[in-house]
Amino acid sequence: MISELNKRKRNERFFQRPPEYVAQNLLGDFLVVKDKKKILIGKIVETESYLGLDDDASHSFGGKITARNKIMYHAGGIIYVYLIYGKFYCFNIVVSKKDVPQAVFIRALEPIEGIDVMKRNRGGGEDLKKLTAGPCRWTQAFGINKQFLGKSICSRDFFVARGPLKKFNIVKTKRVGVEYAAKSKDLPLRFYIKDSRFVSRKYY
DNA sequence: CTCACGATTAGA
DNA sequence: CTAATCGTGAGA
Repeated sequence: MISELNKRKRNERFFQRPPEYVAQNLLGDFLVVKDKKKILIGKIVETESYLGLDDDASHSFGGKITARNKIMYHAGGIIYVYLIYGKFYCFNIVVSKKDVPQAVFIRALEPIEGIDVMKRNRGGGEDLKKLTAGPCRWTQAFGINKQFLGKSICSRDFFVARGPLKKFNIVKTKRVGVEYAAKSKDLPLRFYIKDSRFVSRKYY
């Protein structure tokens, strides 16, 4: 299983493309996180793209640079995580070239391997959907925290593998939770696998 | 230094 | 529908 995934590993070049391209092509891919002896695998079923300078829903809107978001100005292929509501971690992959502060937000996964660990990380519960369907649910299940800030997602124990079967339709909708963005809130920058039951919410 | 609030979630 | 919960960002 893991050697097969290694052959399909996404490289930096893939993540240095535009956010709309990366966000859509990540659907159906596998996120792989290995720690000591455990391996966690999830299929990416829902993403959003954040366009940076001209996108008033983006943390880097207008070229803003803060202690929190400065990582977005790096070249694509590393992780931007931030704490929200004092208790959850939001996980983004920085994309595009250096100094172009764009990102892809991973909103939901389908649990594939390491489900026992995911359940433990989330503190029990048998409902698989509640395990990883939601941007801060799956990060909790996978143990994502500040340690992942700036980490390369093209490494030995932390990477994305291209999905072998991509026979699905992609739904495009507006992004979730960005009503504050007067200008960009309704842009179709959210993508999900149409028939996946692990999408955080079907309509919005 | 102060203070309002969030790319959400769980629970009533 | 609302409370939770604290690091972050903007402003004094």
